[in-house]
Amino acid sequence: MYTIGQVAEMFDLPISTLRYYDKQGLFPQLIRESGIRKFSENEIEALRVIECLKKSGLEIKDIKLFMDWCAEGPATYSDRFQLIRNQKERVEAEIKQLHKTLDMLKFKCWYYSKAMEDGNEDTAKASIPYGLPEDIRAAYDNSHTQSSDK
Amino acid sequence: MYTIGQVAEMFDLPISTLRYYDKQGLFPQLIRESGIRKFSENEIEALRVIECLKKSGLEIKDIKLFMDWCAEGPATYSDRFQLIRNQKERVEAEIKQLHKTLDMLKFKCWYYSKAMEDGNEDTAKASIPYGLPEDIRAAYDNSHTQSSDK
DNA sequence: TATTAACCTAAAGCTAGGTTTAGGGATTAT
DNA sequence: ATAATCCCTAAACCTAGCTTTAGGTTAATA
Repeated sequence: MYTIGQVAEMFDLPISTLRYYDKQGLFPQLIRESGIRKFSENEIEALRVIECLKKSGLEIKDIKLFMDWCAEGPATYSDRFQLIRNQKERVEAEIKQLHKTLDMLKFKCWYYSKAMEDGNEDTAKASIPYGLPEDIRAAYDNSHTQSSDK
Repeated sequence: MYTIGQVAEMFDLPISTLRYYDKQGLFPQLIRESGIRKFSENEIEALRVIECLKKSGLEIKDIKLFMDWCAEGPATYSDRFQLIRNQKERVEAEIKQLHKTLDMLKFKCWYYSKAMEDGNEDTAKASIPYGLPEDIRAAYDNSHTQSSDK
């Protein structure tokens, strides 16, 4: 059993955040002794799940839903499964999106180092396709090559 | 040259958002004709950059900084380069983080399909290491195996 | 005995990133 | 000429996710 202060330290979270989570219903099984919160292994695991679901982009009110399901027992396994699977897919999509963002940033990185080298953006501007995936390149192709190409 | 409505449609953004961006100073080169905004190729490219930097986690006020640098010419190439490189690193770190989140979700996915199969979490709870990376597993190891192991 | 530390609550406050509202002007279609 | 459709502004409003404030209880220490 841990006090709120101990848990705050374990997870490197402000105490106020833990109280806020509790108020939002994220610890439906939390027990109090004369008003004071007692965090058991159950809440510690809950917090790990909370952090994971938060990173996956789930809102607090939906995390509460999940935690309520956890408190309800085996009848909710399939709800919990589906929620987790949805978040899994969401994260997979997010990773794909971030890879595109990364490609763009890599291109701009190259672009500005070229511009620094040259003292201007002329050559850089002319060399769009460097390492960019098709769909991003497509946007560039028709914005920068109005003269030669069509 | 495009009107705000055309740009909104091109980028699938509400007009109000474009006006908000303008108000925050994200289009320092934007020209108006008798009060009406005229978006040129320059602003279109700016918007592509804005969307990219937003996805990379940059705040509006820092995006404004970048756009101001763009309007200032070659003297700011190295500032721009450094900002982009920082965001690139940030996105790389974010992708790594999301992979960890994904591993956790995959584990929970497996966990709940096992629980559904069994009608309880007993076997699932006992089989922690399934596909989890070391650092996440470590947290589980000492929370679930107090009895057997130490 | 007094003070320090760690807990508690309710409620107000804050930030980012928009969105909505209320009111107005200019151009085009009927 | 009148009605619809764009455009404009300023300012109020909204949401999520906390954080801060103000005031109070309990328990161990000096």
